[in-house]
Amino acid sequence: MDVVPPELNSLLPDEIMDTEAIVTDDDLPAVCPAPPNALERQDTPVPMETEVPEIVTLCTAAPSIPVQRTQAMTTLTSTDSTPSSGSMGTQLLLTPSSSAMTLQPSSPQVTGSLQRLSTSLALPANHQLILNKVAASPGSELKPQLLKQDGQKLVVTTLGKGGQPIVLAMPHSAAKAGTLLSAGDGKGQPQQFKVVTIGGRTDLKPMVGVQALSTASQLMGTSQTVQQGQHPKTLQITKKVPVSTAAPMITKFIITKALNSKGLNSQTSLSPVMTGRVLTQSTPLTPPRTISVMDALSSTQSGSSKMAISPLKSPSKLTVVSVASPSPASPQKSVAVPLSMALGQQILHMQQQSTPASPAKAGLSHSTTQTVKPVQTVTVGGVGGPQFKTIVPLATSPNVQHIQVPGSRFHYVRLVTASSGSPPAPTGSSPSVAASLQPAKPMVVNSATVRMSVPIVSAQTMKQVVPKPLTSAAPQVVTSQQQRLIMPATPLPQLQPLPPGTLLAPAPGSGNMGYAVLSAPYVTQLQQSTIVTLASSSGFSSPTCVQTQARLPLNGLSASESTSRQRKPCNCTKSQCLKLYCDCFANGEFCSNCNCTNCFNNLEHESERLKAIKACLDRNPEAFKPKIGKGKEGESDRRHSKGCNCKRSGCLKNYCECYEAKIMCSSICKCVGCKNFEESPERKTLMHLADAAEVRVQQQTAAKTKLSSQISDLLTRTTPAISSGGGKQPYTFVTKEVAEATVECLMEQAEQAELSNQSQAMAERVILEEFGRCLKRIINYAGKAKTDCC
DNA sequence: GAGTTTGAAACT
DNA sequence: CAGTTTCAAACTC
Repeated sequence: MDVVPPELNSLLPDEIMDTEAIVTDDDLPAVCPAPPNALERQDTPVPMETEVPEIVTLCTAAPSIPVQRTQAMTTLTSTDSTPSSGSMGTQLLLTPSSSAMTLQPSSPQVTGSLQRLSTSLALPANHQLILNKVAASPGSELKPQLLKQDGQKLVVTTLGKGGQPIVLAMPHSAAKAGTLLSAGDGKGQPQQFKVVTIGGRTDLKPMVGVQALSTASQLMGTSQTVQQGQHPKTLQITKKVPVSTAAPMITKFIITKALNSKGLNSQTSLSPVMTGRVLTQSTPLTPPRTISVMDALSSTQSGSSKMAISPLKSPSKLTVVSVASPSPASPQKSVAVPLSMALGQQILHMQQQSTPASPAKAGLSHSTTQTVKPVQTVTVGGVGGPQFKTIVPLATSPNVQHIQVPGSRFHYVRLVTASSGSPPAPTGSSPSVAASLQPAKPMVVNSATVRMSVPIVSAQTMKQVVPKPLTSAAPQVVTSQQQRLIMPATPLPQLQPLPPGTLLAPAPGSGNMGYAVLSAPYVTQLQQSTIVTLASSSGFSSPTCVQTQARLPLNGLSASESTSRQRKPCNCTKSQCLKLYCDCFANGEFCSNCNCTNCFNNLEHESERLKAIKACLDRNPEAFKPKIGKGKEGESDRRHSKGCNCKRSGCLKNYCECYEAKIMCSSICKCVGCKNFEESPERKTLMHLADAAEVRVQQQTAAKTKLSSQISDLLTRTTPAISSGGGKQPYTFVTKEVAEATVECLMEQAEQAELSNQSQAMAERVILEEFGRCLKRIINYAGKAKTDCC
């Protein structure tokens, strides 16, 4: 199974993580394996500055089940060594350090997905609690309805100094959506549940909520809440399993929490570990507390799960990482939900090495009996654009090395010899996962050898990006060619000099963080390569996971909007596409399929491009940040960061950036004669016209599609006559049905012409044209049928 | 498609 | 910081 180290969440620098959805430095990283499909269903628009629920979510998400509370669903899946239908094993390990003790739930009744829960609890001295879900016997039946109502609690044990009991509560929703374990208040939020509370004082408010969304029989969710002292941590784990298309999956993850007895860090890190990998985060002063959760799902369940971990430091910030691993052979992917304003860039997300200065020191350890597939972790995102994290399996070509130097605060990424012929990352048995790993379109790998050693942002400077669910129907590991890898490239003395050929550029908007922008070919390379994460200070190798990237909102557009909307090709002629005049460049993208002349916004002119980027940043450090962001406190709507300066357009034409972004002008705009405000009659009129036009277009499209299909269907049904009649003339194909369909087409054209107030002559013309098209179709089909017959 | 208008970006 | 120029997109014909 794959593991995303908690540190990953904090890798992004502030420049690109300027969002509420970002986890603070000492916040726990989160790994969310998520099937692309699960992300697709993210209908919730993501504001530029994401408002993220203060929860940590580890979940397996079924595509059909919407995630309500979290911005993104993270699917966490793993494979079981003995995956068999009907057998389910869920193991939750809370391991402070060493020993563990077994805890049997007071109530044998568990949700269907969580049939039996045997808990092993480490001795309090060790701060280790193991909640082990024993695999159900083959003959056992799932009983999703076992948990009756809200607040049904399962007292597990007491742990920690306070000796507080660990409560496993099954919320009401668990009976339907899946298994929920909530700690403390069983009447928690319907969709956010606190699952396990370990130790801590009774007066502590549970900061971790676990949400499990799953179907009664197929979905399972496990959440854990770990509280200790005055630094409770909340972990929300939501797991959703695809109902039908899901492949056999067993999810196992181990979360190691570093105890912070000193209170140095109020933030407790929970690191999900899949399939036996244990991620440990601990402070130098205290032994780490490890929480491992192993979920064995029935073989009928598809293996994808999401896991979102939200550091509690900032309630408004959420860290979500997706990890999916349906099967051992299947690649694991997760979708990081875009939090802020990424520009469709991709960021290599390196494992962060904990430092003494960092309150939470994380370590990685293997604790699994299952084969863990190494993966490369790629965080996709960028300043001013969609941000997402992609973790690519390491299984195959080791083109990318994820290097972490012990004692170093930085992470390195080395890209080595990406061969053009290197096969893509192996896909798993799970269709959904495999599909998600498939690039949207074949990507050509740059045959040139690329070597790169890039320092990654230090632990303190990194923040977590909230993954955003994919909205596009086609999940993509690497989306458009416009996307880049942004790699923190803060120069450090101990860093290896970048070899010649290394194409690193400060990501637009990265500012001093020193992000490197990698072009799409790099993404491809990374996708097909592996990242080897060396041990952190603890010496453990980092777990890896596969993630699919999600399209992030672009300039305030929702993911769906940004996904559906193709970037317009630029037409630059004089700027060489190296100035902000060029939309491609301004969005931090390479020109592709553009109409520009003398374009330097490409790999061939990387040096010039880097200079241009630097120049832009010199002029305006926020040049590459999204212009459309969230307004001030209390202003729910998006607004232009700088405001427009329109003089003559009345801010009702696309010249106006506010109007173009479909937002109203704000107080910071310096426009003259602005009509782009809420009560503006002109604006309302325009909006109505635009809406009407859009509706009309949709209707026309739908009507044409329907009629065309009808005609085709009718023509198809006449085929037998063709075969029997031999050399029939085209008119013989004009059956009654065909004639009726043709008439419908003509009538539709007439209606459209009438709706659009076209003149009679024009209406007649379009009708005749349609008639001609219908006849042509009939003739063509007749000819084709004749040929086929012969 | 050519020409004009517009406003952001770049420049001074 | 303000004024001017440059630029490319939006718009009009």
